[in-house]
Amino acid sequence: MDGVFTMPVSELPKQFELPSMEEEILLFWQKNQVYELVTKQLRNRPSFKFLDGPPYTTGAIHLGTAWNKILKGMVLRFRRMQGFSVVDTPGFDMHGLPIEVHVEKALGIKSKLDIEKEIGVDKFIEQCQNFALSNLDQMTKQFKRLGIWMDWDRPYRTIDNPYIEGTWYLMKRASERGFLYRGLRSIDCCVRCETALAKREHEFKTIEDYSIWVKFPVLGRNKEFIVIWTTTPWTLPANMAVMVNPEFEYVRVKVNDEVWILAKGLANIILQALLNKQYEVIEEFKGKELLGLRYEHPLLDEVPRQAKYRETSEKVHSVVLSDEYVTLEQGTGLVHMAPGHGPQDFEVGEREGIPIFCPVTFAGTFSEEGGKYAGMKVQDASEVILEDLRRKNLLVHQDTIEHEYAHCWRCGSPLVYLATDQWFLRVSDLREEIIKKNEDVYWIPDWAGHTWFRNWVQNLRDWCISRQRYWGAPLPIWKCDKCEEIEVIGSIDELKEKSGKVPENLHRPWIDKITWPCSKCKNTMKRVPDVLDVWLDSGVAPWATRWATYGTTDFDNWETADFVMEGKDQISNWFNTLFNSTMLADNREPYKSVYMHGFTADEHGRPMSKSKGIGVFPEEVVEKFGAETLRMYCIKSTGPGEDLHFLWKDVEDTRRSLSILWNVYVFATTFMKAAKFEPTSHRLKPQSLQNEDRWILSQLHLLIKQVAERLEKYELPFIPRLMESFIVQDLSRWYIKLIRPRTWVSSHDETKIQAFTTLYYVLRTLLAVLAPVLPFQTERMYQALIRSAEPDAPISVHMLPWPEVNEKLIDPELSQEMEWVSAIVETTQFIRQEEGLKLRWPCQRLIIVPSKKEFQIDHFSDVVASQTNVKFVEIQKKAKGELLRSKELPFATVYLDISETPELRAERLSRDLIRRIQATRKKQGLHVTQRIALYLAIESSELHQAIETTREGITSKVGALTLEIGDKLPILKGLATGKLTFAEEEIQFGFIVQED
RNA sequence: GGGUCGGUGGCCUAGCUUGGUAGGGCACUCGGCUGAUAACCGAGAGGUCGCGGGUUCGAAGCCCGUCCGACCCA
Repeated sequence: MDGVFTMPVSELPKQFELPSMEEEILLFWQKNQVYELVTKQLRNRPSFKFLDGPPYTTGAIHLGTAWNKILKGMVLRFRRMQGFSVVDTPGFDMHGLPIEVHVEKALGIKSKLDIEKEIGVDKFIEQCQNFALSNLDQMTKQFKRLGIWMDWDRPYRTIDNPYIEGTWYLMKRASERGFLYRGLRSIDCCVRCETALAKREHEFKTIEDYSIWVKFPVLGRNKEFIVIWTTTPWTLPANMAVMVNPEFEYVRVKVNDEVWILAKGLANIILQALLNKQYEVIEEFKGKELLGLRYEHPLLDEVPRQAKYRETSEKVHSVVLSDEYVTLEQGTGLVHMAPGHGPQDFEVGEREGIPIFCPVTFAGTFSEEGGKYAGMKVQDASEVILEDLRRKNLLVHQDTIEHEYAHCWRCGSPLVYLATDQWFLRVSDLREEIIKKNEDVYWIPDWAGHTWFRNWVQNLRDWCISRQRYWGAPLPIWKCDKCEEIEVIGSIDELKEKSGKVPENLHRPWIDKITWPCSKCKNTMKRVPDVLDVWLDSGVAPWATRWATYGTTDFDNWETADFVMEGKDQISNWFNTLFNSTMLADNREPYKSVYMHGFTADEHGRPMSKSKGIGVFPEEVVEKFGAETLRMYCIKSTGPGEDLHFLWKDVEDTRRSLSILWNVYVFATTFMKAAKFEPTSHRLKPQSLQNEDRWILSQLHLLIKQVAERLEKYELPFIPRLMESFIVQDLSRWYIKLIRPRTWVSSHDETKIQAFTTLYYVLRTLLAVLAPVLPFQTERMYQALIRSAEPDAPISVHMLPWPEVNEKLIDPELSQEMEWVSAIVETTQFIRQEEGLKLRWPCQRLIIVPSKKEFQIDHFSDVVASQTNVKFVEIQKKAKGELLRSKELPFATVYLDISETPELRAERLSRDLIRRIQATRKKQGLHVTQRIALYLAIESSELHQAIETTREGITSKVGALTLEIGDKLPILKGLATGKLTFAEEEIQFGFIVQED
């Protein structure tokens, strides 16, 4: 790429080798600072604000990440060409548990306690940071290799202090506007790791567990009981109510001298099959009739706290109704409910206004509130509880059961559900507003936003933003250690004002040391030691990126993004947290347009996943086929919202179509160079061009127009499809085929210059059109074709403006005509094939009988003649004559005259001969411009005669300076020879190269 | 269990909004071309448009149900 290109045009190498070519282009861009030049020239233009959804920095990028950034990069390139100053700050999501887990493994840490006691939080955080940063470097390299131009030197990173300030800004705004609150939440905990686990981190294992039936005495009744079933005895101390299904049938049965209440459908199984007891049904009724029935808590004496709860509400220790969580699949039809120990129990408890009681700590031991069981591990308490129940004669039956139970994915401990103190953002209040504002957002596909996202928002729940971990943005809430005073800090400046000091690094543990006296009671304000949900990190991107983009933490002046693009998993994640965040902060929507793409999947449509071993790495594709092929493939093969079914075969096909493009430019540069064509000395004058030239210009401008329209609607996959169709069909298969005779070196046709001028214009314009999708190839072709010929052209194809559509050049009639023409040509070739008439053999005439009124091919009858290789094309009302072969088309019937005259015979011979000689030239490795001396040996005088009549045609086509015809070939050193059989006669030929 | 999207020849897919002979690419078979050439072009065969019902003169398309796959929610 270093070479100076000289006029007129320089040739493009024939071999099409993408990976190495791309590496050269990357160096070229870097060396010449092309990205910087492009952004510089756009500096004062109107802005296009793109907001990058940050990929998580756990390791190398996968195919989905590559696809995502490729699509984004394409849009950004288009917008730059359109003259926008593009905000293209890339983002990286760098906090969170997956990185903690990785570091824990690397350091050999087994639990949360180790971090504090063995390693030290400061060391741990440093390791997390280093790991995230090194991954960031690796990912950046990968993105660059894919030809994605973003501001890689200034990415936004969620771990930087100014970014963390951005999260604080949201917390402050939300707090000021009354959206922040503290509350209980049921979370899934690993008590050994002392951490909450997300659903994805649950590992289900089949284990043997308790299976117990317990009877609760009904208040005010003698020897009457409700019977419940559970697998977790340790949750009984926290029992607050019993759920029944209002529509199920229940029974009172007499068992010995007691009355038990249970579901009718389960009574027999339990009483006879399980307990082997005689019983008598006293009464049948619907579950709803049990509503409000109060019972005595079975462990009332052991857990004194329960006695107090009993006084707070009529609903405590009573039967409540639930049609969603009571089934007859197992148990008794009466479900023990401990809102502190289960998400469903929690939900019903909240709904019914029943207190949430959780006497278990994060470490899995009973707290003081656990009464008799205080200090015991929950697992150990189970046996004690069972003993207590047995002693009180409340344990109906004890058994074991094998079932699936969630375990910690890291240490394998069974999970425990605990209601814990957490911090929330009251986004449920924003549902209506978000739905309303979302109406104006442009989504593609439409259903992504106006169905999926809408439905999601309709059920939006409050956002739990606190996490009991280390590697995250610190929760900016300080609490007095005596009174209930709370302060939310919104910025570094505010923190400095309060405490007088700010740590260099805002992360734990340093931030935890910052304290100040409580303004109410003069005790100490200490930070709530939680960190923020990572989704809040990325949710604040609209303003938190401002420091990286504009160098300011002036967060109040954030701007709505013009465009965001992510995968379908982000409906409930980033698309959502963005909207929540901007609404909480400023009651505004975060984005104007959203593109949603799917997942990467294998050929069976199954999503790729590392754990299942289904996966293709982007670098593997790049190595084999080049980034350009991957780009083209990713962009074109999948519609908006749909999954990408990755197939190596299809990638290969994509490369093939790219090689056609490459060949077009090889062709053009080869012949323009050979003809010493100088583009700058010819102007394109559409009016004086040949019809085929005007046709390709029309097709080109139609392409520009359609691409621009698709882009505006973000119908991205259609863009490369349009391009491909133009390249392969219009340009390569048709236009170049048509102009080929005009471009021959020996041709002195005055339309030759017109053909080159048109072709040059088309190829130059096409480079600009293709550049956003194919940044590498177009750059290479631009350097060869344009830069060498136009000294004043910009240094890179990516500095060209987006081509303007010239409506005057778009001629629908010409397009229609050409469609008819190509159908006629195809049909004629079909007739020839059937008749055994090679295309290179001229025929006398072609008769076309129109069947459609509008039909006409006035502009292209010469094209029909040349492409069907006939002497005359006639349009008639009826076809008359001998030896006509016909075929019908929807708009006309085509008749080919298959007779042979002596003149045609001579021509056919010469065409066959020319072809043979050309093939031999090729085999000898002759360049197009090299001339030869040609010798023929012909025995038949008839053929000799025939050759003489076409002498000139032969010599000019094969580049022969001389032609001698005799009985035998001369004996010459270096004579290349060959032979041809025509009409059972043999002709020999030979030639030697003539030096200039 | 609920919601949404997709299900078109062996494979990848267009068409579906606005119903009217199902289009392309790959692979396959046959043929051609040969100054883009380890490329290219043409033709052929191959489709119950997941399945069932309905609306209609007419359904790949619209409506209802159902099966399969994906995603989200529970």
